[in-house]
Amino acid sequence: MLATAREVLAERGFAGFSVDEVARRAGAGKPTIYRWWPSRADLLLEVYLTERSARVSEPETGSLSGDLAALARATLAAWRGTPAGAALRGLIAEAQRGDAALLALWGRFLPAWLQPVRSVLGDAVRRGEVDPADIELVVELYSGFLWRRLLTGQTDDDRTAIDRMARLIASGRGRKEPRAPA
Amino acid sequence: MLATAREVLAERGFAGFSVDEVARRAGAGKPTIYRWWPSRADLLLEVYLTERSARVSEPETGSLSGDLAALARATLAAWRGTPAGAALRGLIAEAQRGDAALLALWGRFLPAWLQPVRSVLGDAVRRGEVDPADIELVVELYSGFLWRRLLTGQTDDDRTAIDRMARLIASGRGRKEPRAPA
DNA sequence: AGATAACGAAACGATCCGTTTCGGTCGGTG
DNA sequence: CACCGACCGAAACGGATCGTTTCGTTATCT
Repeated sequence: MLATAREVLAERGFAGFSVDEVARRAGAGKPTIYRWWPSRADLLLEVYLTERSARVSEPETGSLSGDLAALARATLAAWRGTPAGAALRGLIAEAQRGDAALLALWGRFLPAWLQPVRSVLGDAVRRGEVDPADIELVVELYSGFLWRRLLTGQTDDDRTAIDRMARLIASGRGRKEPRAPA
Repeated sequence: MLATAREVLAERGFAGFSVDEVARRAGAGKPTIYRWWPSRADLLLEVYLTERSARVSEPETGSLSGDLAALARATLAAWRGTPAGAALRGLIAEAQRGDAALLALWGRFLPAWLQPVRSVLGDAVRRGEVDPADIELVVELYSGFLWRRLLTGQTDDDRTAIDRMARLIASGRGRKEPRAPA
C-alpha cells in the first residue's frame, strides 16, 4: 500500500498523486485506504516519514558547520532520490489550505522533522560552539534554506552553496556581543 | 475586480479563494475574469504585486543588516496586514502542482520578488560590506527565512528574531577567507 | 435605428476528495 | 457439510473547483 503510494509519487510526482490513482494501482478500494489513513495528507506524511528515516542518519563531523552541511546534503539527496521530496512538497502545499486537521498534522510533523538539526545543534552547544540563545535562529535559517530549495525544485547537490550556507549559519554572528573564542 | 479578489483573500484567506467566489461577489461572470487573467494563479499574482509594490519601499539605513531587517519587517507587515500574504501562500502552494504554465509564471515572478533584496545587497557591495560572491547565499537565506515564516503562519513582527537573522546573514562569514576590513 | 461587441448568468466536462452502497469472497460455526 | 457474518474491491455518489462553452441581454458605435 505504502509501496504503491511511493511508486506513484516517484513516477508522476505530487502532481499525479491522487487517492484514486493509488487505489487503482494497488488493486484496492478507496475505503480501504481511508480505513488506515484519515486523509490524503496522512498518507503523504507516512510515505515521507518511512522514506526519510530509512535514509538520513545523524552526521558526526566534529564541527557544527560540517554537521549542518552533511545533514543538508543527505536531506537533499533523500528528496532527490526518493519520493520523499514530492511527498513533502505536497504536504507543504496542502497545509496552505488552512484545514484544521492539516494544521494539527503539521504541528506534530514539524518538530519531528526538525529533530536531526536540533540534535546536531545540541552537540554544538555542548562543545561550546553555539550560544543556546541562537538555536532557534539556526533552525529557522537551516530549514528555510532547504524548504526554499525544495519548493523551487533546486534539490541538486550544490556542494559549494551548501557548504557556504553551513559555514555562515554556524559562524554565530547573530548575537549582539560575539563570544570570545574559548 | 482586483478589489474583489483582495476582499475575498482578506476575509477568507487562500482557503476560501475560488474563481467562482470572486465572480459571485464582483457580480461578474467567470469568462470575464478568464478574459484578463489566464488562470487563477495569474489573478493571485496580480493581487500580490499591486498590494506589495504599494507598500514596501527600499530602506536606507546605511548598513546591510539594518536594511535587511527593515526590508524583512516591511515585507512581513505587508503579508500580515494585506491580502498579499494569503496570495503568496496560494501561489507557492499552487506552484507545487508542477504545471508548466505555473512554472513559467514562477520564473517571471521570483526575480521580481527578489529585486528589493538584490538592490539592498547591491548597495552593500558598493560599500564594500559584502563580497559579490556571497550575494546568492544571502538572497537564499533571506528568502528562505521569510518564506518559511509565511508558510507556517508566523508573520508576526518578531523584532529580535528578525534582527538576529539580519545580523547573522550580513556578517558574511560564509567565505573561506574573510576579507580584511577596508 | 440597427449591427456589433462585450458581458452576466448558467450550464457543462473534467478532476478530485471523502463517503456510501453493493456484491462477492473468505473466515468461523452448528 | 451447510450456514452466517465480516471484510474488501468496485462502483457510484455528493460536493467542490477549475477552466470552457452557450445563450440571451445590454450597451456601444456607426
